Amino acid sequence: MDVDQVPAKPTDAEAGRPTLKTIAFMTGLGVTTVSRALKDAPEIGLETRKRVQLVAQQVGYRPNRAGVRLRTGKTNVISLVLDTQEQVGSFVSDIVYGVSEHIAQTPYHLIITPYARDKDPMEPVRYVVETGSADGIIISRTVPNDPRVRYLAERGFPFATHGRTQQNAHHPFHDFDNSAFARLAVRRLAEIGRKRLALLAPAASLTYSQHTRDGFAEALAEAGLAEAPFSGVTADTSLDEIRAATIELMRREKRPDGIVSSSGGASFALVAGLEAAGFSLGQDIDIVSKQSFGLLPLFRRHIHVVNEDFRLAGRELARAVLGAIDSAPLESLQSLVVPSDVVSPQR
Amino acid sequence: MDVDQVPAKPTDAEAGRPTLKTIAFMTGLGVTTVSRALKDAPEIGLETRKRVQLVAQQVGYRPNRAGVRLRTGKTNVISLVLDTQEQVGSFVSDIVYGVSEHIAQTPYHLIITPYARDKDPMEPVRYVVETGSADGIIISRTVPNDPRVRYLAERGFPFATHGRTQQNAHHPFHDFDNSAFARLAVRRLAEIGRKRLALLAPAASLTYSQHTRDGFAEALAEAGLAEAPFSGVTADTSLDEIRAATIELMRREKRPDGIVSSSGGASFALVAGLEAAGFSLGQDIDIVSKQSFGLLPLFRRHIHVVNEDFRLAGRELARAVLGAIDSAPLESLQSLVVPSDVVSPQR
DNA sequence: TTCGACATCTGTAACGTTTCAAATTCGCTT
DNA sequence: AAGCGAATTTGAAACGTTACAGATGTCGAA
Repeated sequence: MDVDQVPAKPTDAEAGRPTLKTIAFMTGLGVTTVSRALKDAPEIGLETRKRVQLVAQQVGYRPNRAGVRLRTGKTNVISLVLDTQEQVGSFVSDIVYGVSEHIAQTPYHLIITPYARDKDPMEPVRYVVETGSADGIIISRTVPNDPRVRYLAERGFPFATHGRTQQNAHHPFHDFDNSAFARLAVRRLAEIGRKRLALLAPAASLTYSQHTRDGFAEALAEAGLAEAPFSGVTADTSLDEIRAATIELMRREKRPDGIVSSSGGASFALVAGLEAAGFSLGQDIDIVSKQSFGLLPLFRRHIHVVNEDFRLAGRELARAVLGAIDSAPLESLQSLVVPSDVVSPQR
Repeated sequence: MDVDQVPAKPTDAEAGRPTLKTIAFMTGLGVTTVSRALKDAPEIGLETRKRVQLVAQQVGYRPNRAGVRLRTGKTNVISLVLDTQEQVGSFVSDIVYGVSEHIAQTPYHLIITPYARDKDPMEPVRYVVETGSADGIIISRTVPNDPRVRYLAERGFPFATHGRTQQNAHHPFHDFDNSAFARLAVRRLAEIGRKRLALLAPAASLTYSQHTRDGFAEALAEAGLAEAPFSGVTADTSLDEIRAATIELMRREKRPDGIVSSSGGASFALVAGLEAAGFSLGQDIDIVSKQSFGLLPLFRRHIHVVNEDFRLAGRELARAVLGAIDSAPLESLQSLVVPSDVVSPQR
C-alpha cells in the first residue's frame, strides 16, 4: 500500500514564476512600490515606474490571479450561462468564439456555466453571484419579465443579455431585430405572390418570439395576407415533431403557400415535412428562414434566407458586460442588429 | 469632475458569505479544526466533524476559490483549448456541453481558451501552463507528433487529447475510430455496387486524417475497388471551394461513383457540387458521410451516414483530464468509440 | 540652521485557505 | 503520584496581492 506521494504544486516562486517580491528584489524596491509602479501610480517617480515596468516585462511578470482575487475580489472572469439542451446546429459555438475573440485582448477569462433548460434557470445565475465566481454574466434565452434580470439588477451585478426584456431600458443587451426579420420575410413572400403564410416562431415564452410574431402579424396585415396557424411547434421542438407537424399543416384545406422560419435547423425539418406531404419548395410553397450557418441554400436552392451573425453577437455581448463592469454609459452597451435584406435564390 | 466612487467589492465576510472563520466562531472551534473537519480528517473527533459539517451545510459554506488556489495552487479549473476558426456546424457546442455535463458534479469550472488555427497552437497551452491557470487541459486537432503533447508531458501537466498521437501509449485521450468509419463506408459503397471511390479526408496534418486514409485504402484494396483521387480539398476547406472542387472532380473521365466524407458540413458542399455538375445522388453516385447533427438525411434522402457523438466525446474527455489530474491509471483514461454501422436510406 | 511641505517610497495587515509544529486534555501504566 | 502516549485541538505562518498609514529624504523659506 503506497502513500499518496503527490508532489505538491509548486508556488509561483518555486516554479520560477516571478512575483512582486521577485521584482522588488531585483529592483531593490519594496513590494508596495513595485505594485504601484506597475499600475503607473503617479506617486511613484517616473523613472522608477519605467524601471520597474521594464524589469517586469523582461522577466515576464504576470499578476497571480488568485492573489489579486483574494485581495480585491476581482475575478477577471466572465461567465457565459448556457442552456445545454440547445437544438441542433445551435449558435453556441459562434457566440463562444465571439466572446472569446473580444475578451482575448483583456485580462478576462471566459467560463461556461451550464444549466438545463427544464431545470431552474435561476440556478446558475445565483451560483455565480453567490459565490462571486465572476465579475460579469452573459445570459441568453431572455423572457420579457426575466427573473434573472431582476435578480442581477437588484444586486447591481454586471450583466448583459442576449435578447431584450421589459426592463430593457435599464440593462445592457444585444439583440437581433426579429420583428424586422419577420417583416422582411413576409414582404418577400408577398412580393413573389404568396397569399397565406405560416410562422414557425421561437419558443413562445422567449422575448424574441413575441417580437417575431408581432413583426409577422404587422407585415401580414400591411400586405393583406392570410395566416395559416402553425401551432404546437416552435423552433425548440424536435426535428421529428416539426416534420410531422408540417405534414399535418400541409394537408389542411387552408394550407400555407409560404412559411417564415425562425430557425435554420428547424427549416430542414420543415422542408422535409412539406416534401413528404407531396409539395415542392419554390413551386407550391416558399420558405424564408433565418440561418446562422450558410447551409440552407445548399440544402435547397429555392430557400430564401436572412443571415444572423452569432459571432458578432458574442463580440457585442462581451463588449457589453465588460462595459457594465466598469460602468460605461448604458447607451453604449445596447445594440440591435437590424437585418436589411432577404437573400433569395437566383431566378 | 467626479472621483471614482467605486463601491469596492465586499469581502466574503462583508457580503455575508460564511468563511472558515465564521464557522469557527459559530462552533467555538479553531479555524484549523474547522478546515480539517470539513475534509473529514481522521484526527478530528468524529462528533466534532459531524457538528462542523452540519453547521457548514446549514450556513451554506462554500470554500473561497481564491483562498484555496492561493494557498494550494489548485485552481479547480479545466481549460478547453479551442480553435476559433472551426468550420460551419462544428462540433464545438456539443463538446462543450459534454464537458460541462461531466464537470457539473465536481468542483471544477470550465474555461475556454481560444486560439487561431493559423497562429501558434502552442500559445494557448503555454499560457495555461505558465500562468498555472488550470489544473488540466483538453486539446483537440491533434497531429501525430504533437508538440503540445510533448510540452505537456514533459512538464507532467495533466491533459487529455481529442484524437490520438504517436505518443498515444503515454497519455489520456478520447477518439473516434475513423479508420473503422472509413472501412465501414467503403464496404457499404461496395455492397451497393460502387466501383470507384473518392475520399474527402480531414486536414492532412491531423492524426485522424491518416487514420481515415488508412482505413479507406485498406477497405478499398480488400473490396478491389479503385480510388478517384480527390486532392487539394479537406474537411477544413471552405464550402465554396469544396463545391467547386467537386464539380471539377465529377467532370473528370475517371469520376467516382462513391464518396466517403469525413465531415457532415462538407457533405452539403459535396452534394451541391455533384448536382451542379449534373449528377444525381443515389443514382449516379452515393455518399457515406460522418455527421454529428441529424441533418444530412433530411438534406438528401439518399445519403448514407455514420453518427459521431461529440457530447459523448466531451464527457469522456472531461473524465480523462480529471482522471489525469488525480493520477488514475492510464488505461482507464483512454477511450475509443468504434462505429458499428452505416445508416442507409430506406429502399 | 531649522522647519515644513512635498515627493517618494515602504512596512504591516488583511483577503481565506492549508500546513506545520506545538499545545492541551485525558486515560493509563508504573 | 507521576509520567507517558494517544487523541484532539490549536496558533502562526505562508501563498501573492493591495490599501493604509507612515517613514524617509529633499528643498526652499524663514
